[in-house]
This record gives sequence, structure tokens and C-alpha cells, in this order.
Amino acid sequence: MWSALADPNRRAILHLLLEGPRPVGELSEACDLSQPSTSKHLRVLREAGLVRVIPDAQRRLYALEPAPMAELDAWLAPYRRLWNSSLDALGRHLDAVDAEQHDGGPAQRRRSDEQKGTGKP
Amino acid sequence: MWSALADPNRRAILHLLLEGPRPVGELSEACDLSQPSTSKHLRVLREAGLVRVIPDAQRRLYALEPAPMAELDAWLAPYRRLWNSSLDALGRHLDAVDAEQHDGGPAQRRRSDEQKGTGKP
DNA sequence: CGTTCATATTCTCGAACAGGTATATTCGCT
DNA sequence: AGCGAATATACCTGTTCGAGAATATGAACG
Repeated sequence: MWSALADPNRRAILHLLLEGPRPVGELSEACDLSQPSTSKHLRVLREAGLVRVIPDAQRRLYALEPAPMAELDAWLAPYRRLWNSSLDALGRHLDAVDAEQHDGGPAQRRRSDEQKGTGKP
Repeated sequence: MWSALADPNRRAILHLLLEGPRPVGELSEACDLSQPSTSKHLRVLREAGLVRVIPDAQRRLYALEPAPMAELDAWLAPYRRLWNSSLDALGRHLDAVDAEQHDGGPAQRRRSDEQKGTGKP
């Protein structure tokens, strides 16, 4: 997933998909990429699980897949404490989530975080 | 910065640095990397602004630089909205969205997605 | 001053990657 | 069925990347 996000064009595609599903041609035009290049980038994004494809006649609509972003957020969480160690609600909330995953504490808010192993033990 | 984060070894280094500044040798040993390789990765991380160096005699302590993580978080912010709404009612809404995108049915999840004219009716 | 430890840099090689062109596939339309 | 639009794949090419070996810098210490 990280290598998929490493490319600026792919991030641009994701940014466009933020506004809703789009066909390849539109992404290609908006990102100023050739159509084959766009298709290849979309393939990488799809194999990384970042987007999913919705077949629509001869078109293929691509849509964001939110799950990997949650994974990214989970990775970022420990670092978030660093850059702003004194957040009002957010930081405490995240700390709570972190603690919850360790001691099984008040698990009432984001219990859907425990989806699959991130491959990063 | 993204390309710096794309490498698993570099992410491992950052993960180690979470526990505090460390000299190169320690990182090298912990990540099972050769010393030159570690130095090269650290150079990339440094040029990406992700770590900073603290010279200490003939040693060089590397420490996390929190700022770029904030940048990452800012980039992630728009997507966070997405997965939050998805996690909210995971299974049912995914099915609903799926159906909606096939028959153009009740667009209940589209709160503020269609803000800009995509030029694609 | 020379030795040794810790780190950085250079070089080279093989693999991976991005972009371009040409071609294949699939669906809708007439 | 055949044509055309939309998308995917294959092939080629120049570039980048990461690992490894050899070497250079630089500081402590005898």
C-alpha cells in the first residue's frame, strides 16, 4: 500500500476519487496522464486495496476504498502523540483507543479498528 | 516524504525511533541491516525531514521529527471522513452503497460528495 | 601521531518502476 | 455482424532504488 501511495499521480487520482466514483477517462484527463498510464496506476491502486472497480457497461468506475486509510491512520497514531502531545479531545481519544487495544478497556467508540492484521507486527 | 515512507526498512527505523533517539549502530542491528544501508536510509529520512541528527562525539543520534507526520495527517484528513462514515454502519451501508451505485437508487450516503460539477452527468 | 570505533560516501549491479506506443478486449449501437 | 468508444494489457526504454563491498571521514584515546 505504501508503495502505491508513494506516487504523486496515484495520490492525485485518490484525491479526485474523493469527490466520488469516476471513470478512467475522466481521471486520465484530470491528471494529465495518458489512458494506459492511468489504467496502470489504477491497477496498482486496486491491487493495494485502495480503490475498487464498479463495472458500468464499457466503462469502469473507480471508487475509494476507505479501509486502507484506516490502516494508515492506525500506523500514524503513535507518531501523532509526538507532534502534538497535548491535544484536547483528539489526542486523548486516540490514547484511549491505544490503551483499549492493550487492556481491553472501555471499548465503545471505534471497535471496528480491529479488522485484519496489518502485516506489521 | 512519501517515497521515504514507502520503504519498509525506513518505516521500521521510524518505529524504533518512536522510543527515543538512537545511534546508527543500534538501528542497524535492530533492523537487521548493514551499517552502510542503514546510513543510506537515514540519509533519505533526513532529507525528507522525517528525522534529525544529534551529533554526540563520534556517534550520531537520530531522532524523530514530528512535523512531517502532521503533514501526513493533514493529507489523510479528507479520507478520514470517508472511513468514519463507513465504519459507522459497516455492513449494511456497504450493501446499500453497492445497490445504490447500480440502480441509482436512494443516495443516502452522499452527504457532501457531489459538491463540484464533475462535468459527467 | 597512529590506532580504533562509529558513521558516511562512492561505486556497481540487478530489480523495480514510470511513461509511451501499439494492440487486445469488451460492450453498446445501428 | 460490424463499427466505435472505453479500458486493459504487452512490449520497450530510460530512470530510479536498494543491497553489498570497498573506502573515506572524524573523533576519542593510547
